[in-house]
Order: sequence, then C-alpha cells, then structure tokens
Amino acid sequence: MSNNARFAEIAALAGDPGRASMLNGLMDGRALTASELAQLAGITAQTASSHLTRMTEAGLLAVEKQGRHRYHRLASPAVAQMIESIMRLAAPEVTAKPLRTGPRDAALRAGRTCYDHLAGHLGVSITDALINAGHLDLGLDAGEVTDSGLALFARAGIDVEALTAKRGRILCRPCLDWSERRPHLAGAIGAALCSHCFNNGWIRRLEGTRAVSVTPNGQRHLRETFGVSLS
Amino acid sequence: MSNNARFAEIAALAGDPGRASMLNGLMDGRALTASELAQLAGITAQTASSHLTRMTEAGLLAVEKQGRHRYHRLASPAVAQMIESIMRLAAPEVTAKPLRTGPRDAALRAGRTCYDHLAGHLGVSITDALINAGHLDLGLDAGEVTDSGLALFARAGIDVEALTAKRGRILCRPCLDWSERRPHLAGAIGAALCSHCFNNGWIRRLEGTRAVSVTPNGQRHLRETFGVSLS
DNA sequence: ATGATGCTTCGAAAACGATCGAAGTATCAA
DNA sequence: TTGATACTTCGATCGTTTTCGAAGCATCAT
Repeated sequence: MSNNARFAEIAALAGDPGRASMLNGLMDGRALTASELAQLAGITAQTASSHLTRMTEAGLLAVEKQGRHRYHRLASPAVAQMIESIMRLAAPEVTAKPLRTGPRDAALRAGRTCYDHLAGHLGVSITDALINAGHLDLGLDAGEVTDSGLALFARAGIDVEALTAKRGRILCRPCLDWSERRPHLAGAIGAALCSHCFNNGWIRRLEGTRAVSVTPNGQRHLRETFGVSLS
Repeated sequence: MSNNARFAEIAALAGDPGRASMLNGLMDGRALTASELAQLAGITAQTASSHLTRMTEAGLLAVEKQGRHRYHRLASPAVAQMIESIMRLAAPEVTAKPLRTGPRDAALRAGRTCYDHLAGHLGVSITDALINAGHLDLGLDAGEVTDSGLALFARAGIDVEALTAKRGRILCRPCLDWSERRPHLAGAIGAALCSHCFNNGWIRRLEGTRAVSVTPNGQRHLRETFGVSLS
C-alpha cells in the first residue's frame, strides 16, 4: 500500500463521528470495554464492534481480552498525540470571541487528563511552577530533572530513578494543550505525577468525563509541595 | 456544532486520498495553484476545486487570489503539525523489518522540508549539532538561543533579533520527525535557517518533491559553520 | 445443563460522498 | 472583441460506508 493511502486510511478512521467519540473517550489512557464505548458514542454494540475491529487492525487501538470483556485502549502515545493535534484544530478559537461555553467544557478547560498525564489549566500551572522553581530543565527531545527536582520528587514519593530505568519511553516531553494553547508536561514523568495526584486524593475524576477537579487537600499539597498556585 | 462533530469533520477532510495528496503536497509551506494540486492528486480540476473549497471553509487551507490563479497553502503551522502527527502513524515501522524503500523515499529520509523548516536526517543532524555545541537551549514552550548561538547566527548572517521582534510566532519549537522518530528544529528560527540554506545554495530541492539534497558546498559550510557532520 | 451477558459476524437497507462531464464566470493576451 | 486559460458551479452517477436487526460464539453465574 502506498504511503499516502495509509495516511488517508488513518485520518479517515478518525473522521467518523462514532469513532471520533470513542477515540476521545480513550484519551484519558484508560482501557474501556466495547459496550462502554458504544454507549459513549451513542451507537449499537454491533456498530461499535466493527469500528473497533477496524481501528485495531489499523494499529490505532490495542485490545486486551479479560474473560468476556474486551478492553480497548489507544495503541501508543503517538496516537494520543495525533488526536490532540486534531483537537487543537477543532477547538473553538479562544482568541476570536469568548463564546459561551457550557459548564462541562469549563471543567475540561480547568483540568483534565490527556492520555495519561494532566492537561488544561491545572497541567500547565504545575508545569510552569516546576520550571520556574528550577526543578525541570527540558531539552529538545528528552528533558532532565534537576538535582533539586530529583529531591523534590523523592520527597513526594515519586521514584524518578525507576522511571529513568525503563527505557523505551521518553521521560519528559511537551504536549500542547488545545485549551491553554501552551505546553504541559507529558512523558513518563507526567504520567507518574498524574497517577500520584490520583492516588493521594489530590484530584478526582468528574463522573463520566475526563475532566478532573482538584480537592481542597490537593490544592494545599500542590501549593506546599510543588509551589503551584491555581489562579 | 458540537466539538466532537468538528473533530470528526477535520479528520474526515484529511481522510480522502485526493485531499491527503494535496495536503502532503502543501507540506513544504509553498502555495500551489488548484491545477497543480489537481495534477498532484491525480484528479480533475472540478473535483479538486470542490475539495479545496471544503478544506478552506473548514479552516485547513488559506487561499490567495492572484489574477486568474488561486494559490492555496496550509492555513497555519498547527495544520502542518496535525499532518505530521498522522504521517508518523502512517509511516512504516522502522523498527519492524527494514522493508525495501524506493529511491525517492530514501531521499525524503535523508533530507526534506517540513512546512517551512528542515526535517529528516539533515534536520535532525543540524539540530543535534546546535544543541551539543551549546548554541541552543530549549525550554518547554519557547526556546532560547544562547549567547554563543546568537554570535554564530549573526556571523552566518541570520538576524535573530529581527525574528524575536515579530511576536506571534514561537521562536523555537520541536517538531517530531516521522522518519527519524526524533525532534528537529522548527519555529521561526528553524524557518530562517532553512531559507538561509536555500539562499546560499547549501541545499537544493529535488525536482517535484519536498526532498532536499545537500550540495558539496553546503556540506562544507554546514560542517565549518555549524559543526554538522552528516553521517 | 440453562439462561444471561458481552461481543462478533452476517446481510440488507439507506445515506453519503467522490467523481466527472458540461456549462458558467473571471482574468489575461492579443 | 475574440479566444485562451484558470477555476468554479451544477447535476447526475456510481461506489463506498454506515447502520442496525438477527443470528452466532464465547464466557460467566447458578
């Protein structure tokens, strides 16, 4: 198959409303069952099944069989990046007119997960704070945690050494936000930081969306530990 | 229109073979006429016209009328980024089997333009050399040219101050390569460097493609001026 | 076993989009 | 003005894709 045909095939897969909904639903990095995805997209199970098969065959999704359930997730961070890049174009221009956005949309802008790390105002704020305090020093492809950052993460209970050990995944990388139009921290460290926030009850997922809210406890810890000030 | 519908609309536009060809053809940042794009995609002028209208209305392309010609170009770097991210998924896995690639493909891997800057082995090599020599120090969102880099560019005849002056475009940003799987230098500096190479005859575009080759003269200058060693 | 659940395959109906011939508009060159 | 070029609009055709009902498989609970 020609390279261009494959390009079109991939893009076309993302270009169906039903499939687009499913891909968006998987953007938080979780693995969902076919039924959940069907309901999320508002289509029947049969339809969803055929869509999921096609996307899996094309290498966009990966499946894991568990009993009578089939868990689907994005095949790789590269897929998530493609979805983000399309989202960025699809997002209403912030600069244009401050058009009316629903409450759910507002929650998404405030904070959400992006594949496996934090995005939105929350993600950008944390990233900014880390850089300003000199805890992160990011190069072009792979970033570095400074000595002070190393100590900080260790104090918080995040083992950066262990993350560095498992190669094959870039430690730090920037990921451009569709709402903030600025980059936030992704990569293995971004993922670790995100799950750390979840595990400690600093953030909580809003029912049925990928929006997250910061708990009062989380606000305090983020401020005290990482110097994050959420406007 | 719901946000998700717009997502699907954008992706679907890129998901037609004809339109995909045109978008790829515009990836070098040039503006092409409708006829050129029609020929490139192997479709008639009427068909191309309707495609171009749709993509323009969706905000993917921008047109400029000049006499009886209509020049079409990508509407923004964000569009180019989306195309790149799809390409990355569509590219044959380098890791898998070193499958037979045609000579044209080899030329593209060696060096090409990506929207308005250099990519491929060439682009990555230059970027690496600049970073290793301490001429570039890239932060998360906007990079910085170090003092030594400033001097270097000035010596070469590239006015970084002037580039910094025109705001609205990020000076440095990484752009991930589909062939090298590593980032190369994009942004205003990347664009300036690219046109500088063209203007001085260091690189030349291969007829009808966006592949570029380095001239013997260019090899020498790139090595002497920027410390680039092309394997 | 028996029935329920999760998911896939099959088949047919319906909707959609791509395509191009033909005709129309705008610009250029005499 | 006349003719040529660049491009768009219209209209009809044709192929693809989506969709879901119905039936089939696999797994689980009892």
